[in-house]
Amino acid sequence: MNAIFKALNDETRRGILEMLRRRDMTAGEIAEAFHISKPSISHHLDLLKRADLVTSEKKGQFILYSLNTTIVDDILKWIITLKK
Amino acid sequence: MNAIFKALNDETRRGILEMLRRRDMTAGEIAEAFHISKPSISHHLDLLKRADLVTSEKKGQFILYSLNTTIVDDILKWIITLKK
DNA sequence: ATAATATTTAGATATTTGTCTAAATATTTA
DNA sequence: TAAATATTTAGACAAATATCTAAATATTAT
Repeated sequence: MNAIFKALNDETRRGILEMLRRRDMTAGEIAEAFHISKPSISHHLDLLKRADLVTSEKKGQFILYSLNTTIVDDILKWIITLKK
Repeated sequence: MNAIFKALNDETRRGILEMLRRRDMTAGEIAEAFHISKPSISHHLDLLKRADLVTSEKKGQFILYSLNTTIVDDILKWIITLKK
């Protein structure tokens, strides 16, 4: 849970998740959407991956990132416990 | 949304929310549950309050803290958009 | 009024974090 | 094989954060 909330505690990373919700994207495509250097985006993607919020798959010279909805369910579960 | 995820990005603060889910508690009672100084707990409570995740009410010389479930709903909504 | 209790505010410090540039790695194309 | 493209790794640095102790504020009890 720690890695998940750490990953969510950043506007850029939440933006990345919202984009990946629509379609899988390469690291480069994601970087273009933000006014931040590619190494910084790479770092954000690394944090999201460590939290298991995204997965990555090598496609030739590109790396395709996807949202991992399984983990999203785990967050939902935790939040819902607060309501019970 | 920023203040909310910032507030949730800490084990101690999440623990506080889980306790307040069961019953309202004074700052002192909350502090006793953690091996952290009272000023530190006070700081955590302040962050939770800024995120509107808890409310506080003065009861004599005590301050009673409560969970604000309205905001919990807002988090839920954001998480759920990731699944759509 | 004074002392005791509950909590916060102030100020300091070590750690974590987000960002950058430069360099390294991996893949594709000419 | 050499050049171009995509991405990450490494190293540096400023800003944010969690924690502490000491002091301040507010309330209750003697």
